[in-house]
Amino acid sequence: MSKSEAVELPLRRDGDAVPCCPPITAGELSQADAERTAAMFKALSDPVRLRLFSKVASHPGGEACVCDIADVGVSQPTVSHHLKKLREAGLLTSERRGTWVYYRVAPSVVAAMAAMLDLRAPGPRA
Amino acid sequence: MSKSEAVELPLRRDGDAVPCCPPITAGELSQADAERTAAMFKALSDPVRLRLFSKVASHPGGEACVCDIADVGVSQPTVSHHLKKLREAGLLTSERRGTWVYYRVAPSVVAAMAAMLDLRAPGPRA
DNA sequence: ACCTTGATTCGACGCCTGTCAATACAGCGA
DNA sequence: TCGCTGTATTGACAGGCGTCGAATCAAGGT
Repeated sequence: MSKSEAVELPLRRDGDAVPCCPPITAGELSQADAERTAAMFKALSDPVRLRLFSKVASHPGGEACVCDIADVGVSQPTVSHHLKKLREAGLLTSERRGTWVYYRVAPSVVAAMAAMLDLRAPGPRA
Repeated sequence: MSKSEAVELPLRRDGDAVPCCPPITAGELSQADAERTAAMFKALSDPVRLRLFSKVASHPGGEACVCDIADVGVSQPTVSHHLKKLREAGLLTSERRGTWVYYRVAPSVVAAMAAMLDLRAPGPRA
């Protein structure tokens, strides 16, 4: 490979003066911010990807084998393609364990979206 | 016109057993739910649209004239095209007042996304 | 009436994306 | 070693999307 394999996550850790996802409703976004944020939305803008992401996110243990989530109405290669996109967008991570490959939601992803939507509820915001 | 002009908003009012956007991280999405939710993300998956939306959302008074937000680096027809998409996605509403057209964020949009991301209960997962 | 300015629509172009069948790759078991 | 199952990649196709220039519509001012 040499292609982009997992971009910088659109959010920092937490409690940081993040350069990425300033609240969408609380100020104008810069060009760069808009591109990063849009990329995140884009990854979730396909029904198949959304279902895959949802299945992983809601799977007990926080991770799911491809074989567990592949039933979304499209061919196996297409599933693999979408999972790759989600990986490249920084939303999912994958790990091969023996025969199967397991996916899990990348840390801080949901928190990133929360921050971007200006919902300060989640964090221990002091 | 006769085309689709503003779809059903992806969320209900609030505190409703909504048919649309069940928390993305708390269960698998149905085909229909995934399509609706994906459509909302899709509308925001373009940097230009994101900036336009952001500009409207952050504008004092909650509304903005096209002339105020049109400076996003693309031609004016393209701006209009993107605003139309945001309108059709149910994210923005428009109103002509004299010479200018004013846009504002459709009610409950951000709240819809919040609900969908299952924020509100970050720590206490139980 | 006319012209000027703001905004939308039209038509066309190139790029990007979702999809599949076919193929390749990775582990495991016999 | 061979074959089998699970996953990823390749190559190709149709359709969708973002963009623009030009034309059109809408209000106001002169």
